[in-house]
Amino acid sequence: MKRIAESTVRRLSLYLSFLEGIERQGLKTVSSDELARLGGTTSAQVRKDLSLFGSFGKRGLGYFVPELSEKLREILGLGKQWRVCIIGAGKIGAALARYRGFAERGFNVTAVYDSDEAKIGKRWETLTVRPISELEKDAAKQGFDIAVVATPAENTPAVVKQVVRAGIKAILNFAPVQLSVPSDVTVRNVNMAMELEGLSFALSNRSE
Amino acid sequence: MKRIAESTVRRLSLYLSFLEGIERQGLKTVSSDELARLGGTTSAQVRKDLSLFGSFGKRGLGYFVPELSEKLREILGLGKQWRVCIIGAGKIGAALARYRGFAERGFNVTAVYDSDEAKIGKRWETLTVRPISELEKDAAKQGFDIAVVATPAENTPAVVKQVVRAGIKAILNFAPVQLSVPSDVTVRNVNMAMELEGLSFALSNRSE
DNA sequence: TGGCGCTTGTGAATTAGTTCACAAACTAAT
DNA sequence: ATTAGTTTGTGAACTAATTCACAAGCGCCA
Ligand SMILES: NC(=O)c1ccc[n+]([C@@H]2O[C@H](COP(=O)([O-])OP(=O)(O)OC[C@H]3O[C@@H](n4cnc5c(N)ncnc54)[C@H](O)[C@@H]3O)[C@@H](O)[C@H]2O)c1
Ligand SMILES: NC(=O)c1ccc[n+]([C@@H]2O[C@H](COP(=O)([O-])OP(=O)(O)OC[C@H]3O[C@@H](n4cnc5c(N)ncnc54)[C@H](O)[C@@H]3O)[C@@H](O)[C@H]2O)c1
Repeated sequence: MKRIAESTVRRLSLYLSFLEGIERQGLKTVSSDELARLGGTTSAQVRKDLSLFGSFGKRGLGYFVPELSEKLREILGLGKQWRVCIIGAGKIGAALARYRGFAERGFNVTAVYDSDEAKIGKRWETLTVRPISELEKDAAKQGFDIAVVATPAENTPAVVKQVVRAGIKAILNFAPVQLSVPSDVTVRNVNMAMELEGLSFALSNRSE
Repeated sequence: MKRIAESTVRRLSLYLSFLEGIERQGLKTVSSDELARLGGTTSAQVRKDLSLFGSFGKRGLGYFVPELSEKLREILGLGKQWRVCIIGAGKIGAALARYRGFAERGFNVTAVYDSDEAKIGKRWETLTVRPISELEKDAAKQGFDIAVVATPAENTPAVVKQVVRAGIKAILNFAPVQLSVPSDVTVRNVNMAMELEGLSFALSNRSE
């Protein structure tokens, strides 16, 4: 299959969230034009994105909402349940671990790790904070699909080494550092400082 | 000035963070090649990005680290202090309000708002949670440059209307909804579910 | 001063991503 | 059955972003 751009995958995610809203409204079909309007793009873009994976629409009608939702979930790999561990039981880690929205989409937080003796052993709803030193052993036993890394920037490269050694192939990183990982490991960064700087840039350069 | 792509601005942010690390190491100059290596891009990309704003380097030598840092801070609008308010005193709002990293870069959280009576009036370190109904009045008095929106998805469109009415021109949105705002308001979205779906896609489509 | 080694800045070339535009396929109405 | 009205799927055209490639500038040293 040909390479799919990250921007395409982001839009597919977006379309799926729109479809879920449309389904709740009880509509049976939707046109590429309507999805484009919701997503701030063009109908040609929507059709191109979908056509990378097949022909899901009916000419003259549009797309059947439940059918297209299902296809998108399949494409995005959301059919299955993913096992997620959170590394770093701090402020961000706590917010993420307690967030209901992830499990709804099949991302199940099944463990939380920290290096701080004061935090290890603490109960977080159904989870207990575990020592990071056990990560590799636990991963071998129960297997994690995704690691969410929410540790201080300076410790994060070392943490990520452990994550990689534990055989985890996908990382969502919240620390403001650039990670270097083997090519079979996928990283996505959430860098809020960078987003704020983008806003700062926009505010500083308006109307020029 | 010509339009600058968002991807360029993201890279400028990244370069700046590298420069700060390099400065701490005590190095005086850096080449585009070194910055490219750190950022996982090419030296031509680095030079193109910078050349959009001027000629900051010295041939044969590279860039003077403190000088380039300063230039980047200027370009990104980081010379000044920005006033930031957080809307939604929930899990994410709490993590953000207590995060030290923002003030270090000139983003000062000066107020937190919520609609929940139980939360209004609570003290958060130096801040007191204020009723969202006061947002417009407060904004007129003290002025906010940036609003961080961390409210439940269903309430977020209404919240954003209030933010826009309060005259705030930049929004960092954590709710998984697409916002519609006037064209003079800049929005950046942080959508963690979408990032996880990107990882899910990568895990599901490896080696094809 | 001249030559060498290095690195920038930037047009040109290339590659990637988006939009156009239209034939083909479908529905509904008569 | 025919026609009018939609909307898809997709090459072709276009636009944006990245990479190439090299002249020109600079430091250093003999
Ligand atoms: N809090 C925010 O709003 C916010 C915003 C943007 C970015 N971030 C980034 O997210 C990361 C976490 O931020 P935070 O505010 O939650 O910090 P925090 O200090 O509240 O939490 C960090 C946690 O990581 C743990 N830790 C440290 N080293 C570890 C190791 N080697 N192995 C396992 N655990 C370890 C600490 O014990 C602590 O519990 C940081 O990199 C920060 O820059 C946070
Ligand atoms: N917690 C997470 O890790 C996480 C992760 C990804 C996305 N999000 C998103 O971030 C947003 C906030 O999530 P959270 O977990 O912090 O939720 P939360 O329920 O902990 O907090 C939301 C807060 O917003 C307040 N609120 C509701 N309506 C409001 C209004 N009209 N005006 C002002 N305040 C209002 C609530 O009183 C509450 O305090 C949600 O949209 C959620 O989907 C959260």
